[in-house]
Amino acid sequence: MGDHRSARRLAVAAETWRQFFEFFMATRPQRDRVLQRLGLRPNDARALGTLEPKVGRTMRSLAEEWGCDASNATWIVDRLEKSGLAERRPLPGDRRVKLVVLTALGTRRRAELFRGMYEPPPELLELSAADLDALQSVLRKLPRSRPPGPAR
Amino acid sequence: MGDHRSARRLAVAAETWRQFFEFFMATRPQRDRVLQRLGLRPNDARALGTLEPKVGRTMRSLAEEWGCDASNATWIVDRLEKSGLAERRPLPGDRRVKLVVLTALGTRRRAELFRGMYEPPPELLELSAADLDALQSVLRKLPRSRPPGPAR
DNA sequence: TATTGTTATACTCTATAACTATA
DNA sequence: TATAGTTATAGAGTATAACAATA
Repeated sequence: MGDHRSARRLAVAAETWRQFFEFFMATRPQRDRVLQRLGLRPNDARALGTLEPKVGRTMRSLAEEWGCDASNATWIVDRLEKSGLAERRPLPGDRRVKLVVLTALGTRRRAELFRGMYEPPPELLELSAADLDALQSVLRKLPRSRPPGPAR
Repeated sequence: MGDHRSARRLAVAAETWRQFFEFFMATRPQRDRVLQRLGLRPNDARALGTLEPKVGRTMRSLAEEWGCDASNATWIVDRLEKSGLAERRPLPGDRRVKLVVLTALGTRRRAELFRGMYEPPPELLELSAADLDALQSVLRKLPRSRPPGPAR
């Protein structure tokens, strides 16, 4: 009995997600241009998104958040240091661990990156005020994730 | 006059887009698992998304669609051929051009990929029927892009 | 002994330049 | 000459294994 409703609900959710997904894909070129303009590789962008200003992060916690190997994190942070966006600092208590923190330049780039990534695509601005409000009201009920990294 | 309404509208759009963006980011791990399960690299996934069953595509048109260099397209299609997902065929009229087409295996993998990528995240299923309908109704008014490629 | 981080190595992905073969 | 595609090469991004230093 609830069977039919359930199947129908699933179908609506599937179709809705497909539209969501495809709209996001359609806006990819806009984001690519932002990265190009800022001279950031996708990787650097993800790193800048993760590193919050003034908050030091251990290599280990970064690797975990990025879902990559620790050796990969070493390479990524090396690049960040070479381009002056972040630096490694010692942790007073434990001489094994290093804290990665944004430089002043990295903090500025991060702000620019967020501004660019959050720039609404023009199609969104063409929606009616009612549609926009409806969209926002539903989205508010969904969970979120901060960093504007590469999202395959 | 329209000034205030305009600024407010822009702010709503920006906030809405931020929520949209962050929800999509939050669902990335789910898509990563799909690729892992199918044994596909992000690259292969994009290629499978582009190649429609039975439709031959020239190397040049693929490079253009992927926004990459022709030599890169060569490498990507080489990989596809090695893993048996696609093959190159001659074009009768012009002996310079090659047509890339999905194999039977590639066609199956492509279908599995789409099924996985379009699998709605669980949070979407937890929305009320009214919210889901509202969401779909607005999304229907936005433009879309087919292929489920990597979307940074 | 266990943990933090790095180095060595190999494979994936990307672009630039030089090249082959058709047209 | 111009176009379709490839090869050679270099650099970006990733993981595995072996390692050094510290706990």
